[in-house]
Amino acid sequence: MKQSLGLFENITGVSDAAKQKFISFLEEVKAEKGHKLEQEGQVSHNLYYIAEGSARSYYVRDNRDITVSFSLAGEFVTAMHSFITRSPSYETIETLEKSIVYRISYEDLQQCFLDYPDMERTYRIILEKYYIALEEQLIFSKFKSAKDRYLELMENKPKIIQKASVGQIASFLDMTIETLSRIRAKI
Amino acid sequence: MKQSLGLFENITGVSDAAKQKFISFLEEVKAEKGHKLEQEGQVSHNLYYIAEGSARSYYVRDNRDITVSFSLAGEFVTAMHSFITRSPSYETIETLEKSIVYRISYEDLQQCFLDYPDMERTYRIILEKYYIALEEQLIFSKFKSAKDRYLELMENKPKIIQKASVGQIASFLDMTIETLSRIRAKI
DNA sequence: TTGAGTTTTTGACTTTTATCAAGGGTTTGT
DNA sequence: ACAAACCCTTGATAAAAGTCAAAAACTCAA
Repeated sequence: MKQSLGLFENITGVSDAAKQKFISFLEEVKAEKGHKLEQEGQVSHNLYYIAEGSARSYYVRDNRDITVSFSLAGEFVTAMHSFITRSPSYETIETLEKSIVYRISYEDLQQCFLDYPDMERTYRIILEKYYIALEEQLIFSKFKSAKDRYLELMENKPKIIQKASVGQIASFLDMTIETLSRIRAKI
Repeated sequence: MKQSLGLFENITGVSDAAKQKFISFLEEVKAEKGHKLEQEGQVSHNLYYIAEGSARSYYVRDNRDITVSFSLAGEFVTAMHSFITRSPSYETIETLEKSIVYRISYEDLQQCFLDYPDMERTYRIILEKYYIALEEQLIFSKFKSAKDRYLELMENKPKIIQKASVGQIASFLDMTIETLSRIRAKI
């Protein structure tokens, strides 16, 4: 049920007309575990809202798969660089488990912005929140040891520890699988 | 001269009326080297545009001063977390050299957004660019050695190498002063 | 259920970077 | 010009994390 997805639950300042328009553009995607929402090499055409489940963004470098971010239910995700610049993505986004996501295309989103400035404002405010979250992640990575980075993840996104593999978590935390395994052994 | 600051040079899609309004809010600040634009512990009230010179954002942790970012002429800078959330800043922003910056207050910027949706769109687009730049920085930091991180900085922001001290650069690149010194010795 | 394939853990060793300490330059104020 | 303070470099050593290799544990399909 599109209406019940909870997307606008914590969002104020958007007119009902704008909400309706936005929701009318949404397309539901039911994805099995490991389903690729966006693929490396292709332009990312959609912004996703995760209603249920979780996802992982990663790219491949020197045959190694490196996790850039994990996204949980209630969050938005896309291959930002590609989505914004309309150029091929260097990252792939896949579900970590059976998930329900809603997507809106780039064009439809822009249309919403043209029709409803209040929708553009909301998008802007969400983007600001994502920006400072990213900034915090960068600052955090600067002065924490491998162990502290793992403890922080356990604290903030414990669900990830359950859903993702050691390799996926290790690359996200910027350490080897072995190091992560040893850290876990000591806790 | 406010009109000649080049702020809107590469920006299209903003009406002249919006530009005029924005410019009318700008306040010029001529700062000597080391002048603090924003202070840790206080709410960051302004968004800055660097017309001439450069700046550094940093915070203090365990008595060490850790550089978060360097900003050059033509770029915007603020203590984003504080500016957005209206809570005290954990970072300080200071000029790296004699600089000319223009600032607009949070309130005036919001007023611009209310009056001119095209201005809000432009802000949103700039924010998106800053977001992907930050994302790239995070990805980059994930898989590069200390030496590669330094070479990358030399490539992308050579001016920083001249203007900032070894300590400031080292903390930005997430390594000790000694490691950076040894890297420089070998190039 | 079994066994092939995969993922995770463990061990020995190496590399990278941090830490501590000392020395050499620069800058700055008197 | 001189000394104090600061900044940068260099060296010795230590700690953290990476690499390589093999064993153990788990997964899943025949």
